Amino acid sequence: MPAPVVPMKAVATDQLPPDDDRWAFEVKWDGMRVVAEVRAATPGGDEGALRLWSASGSDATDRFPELAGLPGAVHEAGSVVLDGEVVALDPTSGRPEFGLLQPRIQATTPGAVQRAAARQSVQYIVFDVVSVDDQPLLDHPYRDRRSRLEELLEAGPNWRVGPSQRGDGELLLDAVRRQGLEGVVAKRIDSPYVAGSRSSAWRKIKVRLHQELVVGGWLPGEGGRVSTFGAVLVGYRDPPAHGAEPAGPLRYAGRVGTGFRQRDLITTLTELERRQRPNCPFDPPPPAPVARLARWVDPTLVAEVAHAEWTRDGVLRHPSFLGWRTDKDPSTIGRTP
DNA sequence: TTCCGACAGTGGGGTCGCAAT
DNA sequence: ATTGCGACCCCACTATCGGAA
Repeated sequence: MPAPVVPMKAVATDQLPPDDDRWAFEVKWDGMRVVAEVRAATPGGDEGALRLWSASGSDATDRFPELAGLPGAVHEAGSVVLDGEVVALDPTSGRPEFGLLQPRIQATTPGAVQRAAARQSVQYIVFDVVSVDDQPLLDHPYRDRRSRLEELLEAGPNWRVGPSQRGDGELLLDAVRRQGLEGVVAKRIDSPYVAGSRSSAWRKIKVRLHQELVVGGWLPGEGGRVSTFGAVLVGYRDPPAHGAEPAGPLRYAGRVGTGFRQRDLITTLTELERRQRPNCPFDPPPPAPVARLARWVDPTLVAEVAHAEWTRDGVLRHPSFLGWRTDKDPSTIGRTP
């Protein structure tokens, strides 16, 4: 059975739209996009029905047993199609953390889902309704779909309608930044739901961190990049154990393979080859699968890298190359955030 | 003409599950 | 028992092309 709708997506941008009344602002939740097809429960005893879909159209119903009560929370409609994000909240910080959701997404057996669900429950943050009683609402403006959504879905222990505010995007972005959330999504309040499309009527503004890092090695490229390189291996200096020595051990911080333009690839390869050395400069060395393929270089090149956050394993998430910092002393590059 | 949206193709971290070792 | 690998999730970014503005 196919998914009832392919989710609409937002274009990425680094600037908020003008803060006028034509835009609504929502938190960008760091989780898994899920479309819910719900047949409402009735007082007469019909318990309703629920089917969940991933953004790529695969059936995810069995992965999130805590949403089984959703049909009982839909009122004034016999059936609805909802759009939202499933998130896993870190119990200590209260923030959504994608890593906590992963075991659930990856599980393929009922037993694995059960074990993952026992350790970590999920929340479904609903932000749109695209169909009611088999009548598509795609052509209705965002504003109308939202008010419809708020009428028909009652919050439950594991689901709720995500907040949306008219205007004041700057305020929301500040709050999101302070709380360590992923970003903000701006939506034109008069825009239709264009299924499957990445429309500029929806814009995501993600919080990106900047970090200077030292290059200690690189990996060969594939496909169109076999003749240059795939990624550079980056790291930072830990503070020295004692005293004021400038450079402690070089800690591995991940691979950076995107953000390079064609001409960067060629000039960078030259710089890497010039710094070639036989042994690994990282202490400890990167994980085996990386180290096995790596070519090592003297750690003297400093890159500026954008990323979303540091993972639990101390490496960069969603890293991208911004440029070279020839003005920086590589022995002073530490981890900033 | 310029710009936008869709695709393809490269790259990232992480987890699960199965096959090979 | 360990390791390697692909399949999925999330994604960033560059380059290209055709059609809309």
